[in-house]
Amino acid sequence: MTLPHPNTDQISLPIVLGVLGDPTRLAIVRYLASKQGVPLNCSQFLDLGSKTNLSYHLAKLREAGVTRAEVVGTNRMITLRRADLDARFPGLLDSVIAAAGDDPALPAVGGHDIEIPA
Amino acid sequence: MTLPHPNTDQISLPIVLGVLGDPTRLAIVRYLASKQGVPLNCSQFLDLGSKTNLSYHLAKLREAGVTRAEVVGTNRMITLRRADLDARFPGLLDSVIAAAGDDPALPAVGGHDIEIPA
DNA sequence: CCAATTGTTCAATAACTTTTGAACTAAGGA
DNA sequence: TCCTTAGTTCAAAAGTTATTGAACAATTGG
Repeated sequence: MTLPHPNTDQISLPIVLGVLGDPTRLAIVRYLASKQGVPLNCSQFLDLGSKTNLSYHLAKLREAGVTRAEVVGTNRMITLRRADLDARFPGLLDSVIAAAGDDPALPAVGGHDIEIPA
Repeated sequence: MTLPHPNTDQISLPIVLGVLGDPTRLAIVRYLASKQGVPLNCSQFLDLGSKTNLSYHLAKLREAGVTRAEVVGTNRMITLRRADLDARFPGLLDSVIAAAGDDPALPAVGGHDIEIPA
């Protein structure tokens, strides 16, 4: 059971920008970036909205090609598609993350350290 | 009569990204960038939409802090706020322009039309 | 098997965005 | 003054996106 993701060459600039133009999704991306590639599951973003709402925003990010979601048991392990985005739009993700990094207007994720079964 | 613009420190990352997440506005920004700072008036974008519609999109860009519009007679001379955006979000505008520069899916101004093989 | 956990899907609604035409203002020239 | 040019504003229609709760699946552990 794998989820649909666009190929690198199918990632569209206006769609990526539109998807990142939402404070909740930008906060998700910032938090993923702060975790340096460690995969996170949905529940770790619950500070940013309801479970249903996060499912919606995470699907938008995945369908735009910004994140990758891998099914592991009952979890979806989510990572940023850093290399793919950098190949497609060099420097874009880095500058967005840097700009989001010190933006106090964005919602923040509190630290949840939950162990994911293997 | 001057038009309202946000100060550099009032420019918001999600608003800028949201505004750029529209093919017409991205095409406007790309065309402004290709003109290397030479101010353009509204009518020069008529390939991208009706006069009314361009007025709407250009207002969005101006209110987000992406462009500056200066009133000169009956014209609004429009420029990219390159320095302001670079001060606020280093590298962001450059990477967006570079990515938009070779995107055949974006609408084009002037004779930059896309060739579709038969 | 049963129950808990994780997350999705659906339908409804609320909120926002885009596009349009008609009417308008303001400046400049004949 | 009258006409043209440049662009705005308004209101309506159409389209899109965000948010919610209830119901649903899939997996895992007891």
